[in-house]
Amino acid sequence: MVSKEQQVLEDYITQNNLKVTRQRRAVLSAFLESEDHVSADELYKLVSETEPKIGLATIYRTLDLLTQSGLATELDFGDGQKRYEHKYMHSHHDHMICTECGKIIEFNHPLIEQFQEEVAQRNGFSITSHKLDIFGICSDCK
Amino acid sequence: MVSKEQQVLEDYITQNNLKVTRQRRAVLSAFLESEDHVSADELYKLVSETEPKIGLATIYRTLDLLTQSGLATELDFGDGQKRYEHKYMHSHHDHMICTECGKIIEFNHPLIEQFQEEVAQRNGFSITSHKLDIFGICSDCK
DNA sequence: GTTGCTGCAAAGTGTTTGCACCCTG
DNA sequence: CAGGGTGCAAACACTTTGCAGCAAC
Repeated sequence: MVSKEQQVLEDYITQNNLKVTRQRRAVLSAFLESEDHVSADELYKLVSETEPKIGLATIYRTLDLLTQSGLATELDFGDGQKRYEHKYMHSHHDHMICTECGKIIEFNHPLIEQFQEEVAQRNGFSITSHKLDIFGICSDCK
Repeated sequence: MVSKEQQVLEDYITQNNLKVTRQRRAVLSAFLESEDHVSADELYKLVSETEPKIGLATIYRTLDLLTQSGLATELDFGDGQKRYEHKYMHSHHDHMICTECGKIIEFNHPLIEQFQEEVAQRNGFSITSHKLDIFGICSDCK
């Protein structure tokens, strides 16, 4: 059985004269099964379970590939490491990060988006992307 | 002449049994004269003009001091280095970053803030801080 | 069989830390 | 003159790169 995501990745690979390898499949499948917002290191540990000889460098290289093919998005919550989010079939949203337990709540508020567009226009600015991170304490940690 | 900011820093230093040094004054004054959103390295180059023997480590240590004393805020635009913003007498705002020329426009939209609070409450989340960065192309770069 | 991919180790980046000497209070 | 501060170099954490052998097409 071939997932849609696997198809997306292999299409991207084929179109760019790259190669489908065991390692790339392993990274993709671990990525899809992982909690969202994995770090390279977390993913490395996951993939190592099925692919013990894999190197961290391959994880980074494959994460770049996933990002380029549109399956992942790079995130940076300012904690010194990049995190990667499932992008395919996952619509835009922002993040609320609990500074106690690290939990991440995703949300989207159309009016916030709309007012951003308004502010941008007022400044003659064309938005290509944005990120809104809210830091605080979640209900479990109060 | 002693600026308000210098007073704030020296008060903080005194209250914590630390010491006022030539280097700390130099870093503060370069920080105040710098463009907002300086990186440690940029500040290092600036301070080096008047204090040629200063080390990068002192810049970092002093930037921590400025942050703790409430004169600076740490920022991270996800480009791999921290930036520091003038905080004293500078009210909350968000950033619009031109990905062509690097220009940063600051803005504030009360309704965006208000809707953030609303979303947070709906999720039982208490906000301690937030950051909204909008990336795009500014009017000069179109 | 060509060309891209992998694992490994080394190099890079931005930041932090240990230490002997120096200076402020 | 005690205790914190400094410059320097080494250590750090995360990420990227060079390379020789390997595997996909």
